[in-house]
Amino acid sequence: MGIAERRTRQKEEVRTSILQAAWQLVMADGWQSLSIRKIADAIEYSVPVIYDHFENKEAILLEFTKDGFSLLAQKMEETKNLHTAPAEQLNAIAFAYWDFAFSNKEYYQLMFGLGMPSCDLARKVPEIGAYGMLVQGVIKELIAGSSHTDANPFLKFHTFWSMLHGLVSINMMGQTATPDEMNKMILKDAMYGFIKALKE
Amino acid sequence: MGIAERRTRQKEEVRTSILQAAWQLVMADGWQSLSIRKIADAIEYSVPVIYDHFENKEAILLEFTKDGFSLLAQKMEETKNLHTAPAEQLNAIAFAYWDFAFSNKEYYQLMFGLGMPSCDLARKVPEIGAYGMLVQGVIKELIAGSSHTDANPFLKFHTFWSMLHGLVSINMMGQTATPDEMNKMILKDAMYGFIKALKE
DNA sequence: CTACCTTTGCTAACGCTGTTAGGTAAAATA
DNA sequence: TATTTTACCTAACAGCGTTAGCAAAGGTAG
Repeated sequence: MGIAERRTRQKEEVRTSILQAAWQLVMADGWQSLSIRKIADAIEYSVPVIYDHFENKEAILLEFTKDGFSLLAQKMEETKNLHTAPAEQLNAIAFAYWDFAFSNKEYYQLMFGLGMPSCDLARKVPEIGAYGMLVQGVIKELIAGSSHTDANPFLKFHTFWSMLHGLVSINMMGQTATPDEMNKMILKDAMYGFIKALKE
Repeated sequence: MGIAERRTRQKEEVRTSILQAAWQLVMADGWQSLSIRKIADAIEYSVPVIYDHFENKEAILLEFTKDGFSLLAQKMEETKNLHTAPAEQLNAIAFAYWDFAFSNKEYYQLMFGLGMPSCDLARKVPEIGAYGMLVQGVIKELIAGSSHTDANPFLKFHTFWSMLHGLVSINMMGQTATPDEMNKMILKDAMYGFIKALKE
């Protein structure tokens, strides 16, 4: 009585083909333009069939999000095992993280909900410049009064901004994951280290 | 012949009312649920009128993005002027940035294209845990071998992750703004400072 | 072999989205 | 007063996620 088995197997095949087709579409046109109808078209089934395998569109995206984090964890693991000293491991992990993000842009954008970049935001929004110049001014002063006056203020500014934006956006998506007080401590900790390194 | 003046004034009024209505809708239901039809309904005009004032929906959002960056720059300026020492200025700016982001969540999400967090991602995607544990393990080792064994590894991990994610996402949206080599230098710089602070 | 039931998959629709073509009526100009 | 410009609307197009309802096929039982 392998009938039931064959049926579940066939069902699994359709499910897989949905995910494959979806991924192909995402790679081709970005996940913002992914639609249920396009997937249905690609797998040569009608639209409602997809809802027999996934509750809704979000469930399909969630599947890829999970895959993304799995892949990231795997890369991190591999990278760690290439070194022995913790300091080297951590450094290598940082670069591997960077590589992962840009080698798997679609994954990364899905994982962290990065939407509508509309490409060149910087040119369309010159107001960014004002904020950037201001902070860089402060950093320049700080460098001037330190022992290593050769530090690049533009570079330091981007580090500064990245830390801040990273903290904020991870906090915004995580929401209830970590309490607010904890995150203020992280901010404090990060700033203490950054400014100390700049001053001395 | 103030007719032309009155007309441009009236046109300006409609434009303003579009932006006001849009902002009200964004504050009420988030900018993801903002629609041209809802705006038209709110200002008591038909839909095509909106296209006489804005090329498309994105142009309306871009307007708010600009406002957001202006407001941010203003806050930064004010904060800076409250202090004299650069180190204190920079520290205050960091906290003001944080405050800005969470006091103006809608602005911040618009400015940095943070879409669809679907609230509790952490619970829906347990795969995040694997990656987190791995990196925390490395950090723990690093702390154990340092002079300040009282450092909080969870806290340090979040700082680490924030720096990385910030770097990546600002780079992804900026795109052509800064060359890739420069950004790798920023990454290197940030990691050097972070790991040094952990080690010693 | 026939009758029944379950599963599978479809068509067609609902209500929403951004965007635009085309027409009408009012206002300004000659 | 006649003409042209402007303001504004209705209605549609093409797309979206999602679902109700039906037809046909597959498997089961008498």
